[in-house]
Amino acid sequence: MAQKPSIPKGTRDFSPAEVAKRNYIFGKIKSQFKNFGFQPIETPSFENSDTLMGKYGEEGDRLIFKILNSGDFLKKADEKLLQEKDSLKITSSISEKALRYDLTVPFARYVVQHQNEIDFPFKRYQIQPVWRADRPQKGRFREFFQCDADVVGSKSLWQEVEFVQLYDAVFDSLGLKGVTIKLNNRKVLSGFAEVIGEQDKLIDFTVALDKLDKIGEEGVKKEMREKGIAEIALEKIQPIFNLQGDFGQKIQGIKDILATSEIGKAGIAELEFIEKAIAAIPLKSAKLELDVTLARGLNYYTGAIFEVAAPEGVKMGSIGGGGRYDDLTGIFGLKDMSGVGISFGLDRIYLVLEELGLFPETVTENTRVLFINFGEEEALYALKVISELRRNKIVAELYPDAAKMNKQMKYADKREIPFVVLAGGEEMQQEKFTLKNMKTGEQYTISATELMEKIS
RNA sequence: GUGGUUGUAGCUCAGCUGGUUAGAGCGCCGGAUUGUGGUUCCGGAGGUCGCCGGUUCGAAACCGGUCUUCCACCCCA
Repeated sequence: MAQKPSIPKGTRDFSPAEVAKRNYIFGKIKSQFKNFGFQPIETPSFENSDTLMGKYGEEGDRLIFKILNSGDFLKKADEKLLQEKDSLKITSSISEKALRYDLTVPFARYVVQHQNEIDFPFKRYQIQPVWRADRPQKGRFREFFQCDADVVGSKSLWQEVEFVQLYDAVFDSLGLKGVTIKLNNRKVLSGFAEVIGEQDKLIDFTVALDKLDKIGEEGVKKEMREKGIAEIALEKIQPIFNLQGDFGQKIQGIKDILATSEIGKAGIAELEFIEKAIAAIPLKSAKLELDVTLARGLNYYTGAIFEVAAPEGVKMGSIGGGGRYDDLTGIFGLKDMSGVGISFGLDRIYLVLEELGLFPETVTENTRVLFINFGEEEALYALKVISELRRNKIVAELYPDAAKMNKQMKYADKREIPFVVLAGGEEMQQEKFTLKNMKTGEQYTISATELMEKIS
């Protein structure tokens, strides 16, 4: 056998069954997006490098796939950097395009570029693949789909409320009950940093805090100390390690800590607004939870931060995330354009639905009826009815070769086609068809009209 | 990017401290059954053991490199 071909690390092929299941999820998400009034846009797979570089932090730049310039790219490369073999610096002189890393930054670019054609507030959704040069793990790929819904041009907190409802609506329609929508607010995190006098270490502080559920209280404190956060500061924020109870009780717990912080109090007010609205219009099956350790997400979040966790017992990273960013388009020169949005991780949702057996059986059903091929005349006889069936939206097909019956039947069985029609010389004379139900084994010889009724 | 792990038939895997022609189950193909699949029985095909190099009289096994898989870190959907 020749050397088997392969695909790059972290990419996947999808079989017909997998595509059917993925389309099922896409369909549910898309239909809720539309239901909430979002409109679709699409952007190119690759952008100019300077649109993407520097927008995701140092770590992000490393994970962006760069596209080599076409032609003799070494000729135009910086001679000195080439000599020095400085990969980091040479990149910009041999690559000026890169694959998109997420959908949010390209969206910001889109908004700025088309600002005069857009009616604000602009609600858009976008379902496209993104690429990251990450090391693959379970539920982590180098090519994967994001399903984003964002609103730009409104600071209203009702948007946040709607996004919580949107998450709930999507997961409910997928039959995925018991997901937890975790909510936090950047202003609360800033408040913590302010109260302990470590504003300049906000990022280090939040990154460490975010790991609470993973490395525990002591682990977090250890990391904070390593980052130079004072012992007395740790004492001050001690209560956030002991928060318990429901949303309201947790809010009470942080109110005391943030009493002296204006920004912290603003954050609390936002959280309370959202909670109150959701309490008034209950969610169908998701839980809304305050999680002050939630700091995930990109540096540009300024208000609400969302993350969705799979139901308890399912080992999977977050299946969605999002937040408010007051100045995303600022980096492209458009000021005062607040945005808020959420993202669904299609590939991870797929894995969760698969694990819990939540895909409806009908998702993968393809052909409804297969006609056995007995020869030229019989095939023509069959094809006439097949055309009629297709006009009635019944998926029907003829086995292409007059192969042995055994082979044709096996084929139908393997593909789990529920009905088979046998029409040979005898049936042709009577202008009838023998219909076999593959599940029960029953079969009848009936007319074309009856056939249509039986299998529709 | 750092550390670890995995790779043997189409699939899931066995293969002892290195020892002749590398096995199983499932699947595939053919037959029993030329108008009846899913069960059964009989027969058959299919592998330069991920790839490259090294050690050895001898390598699927040991060593190095590389690619791939999964895991932890980093980060994240």
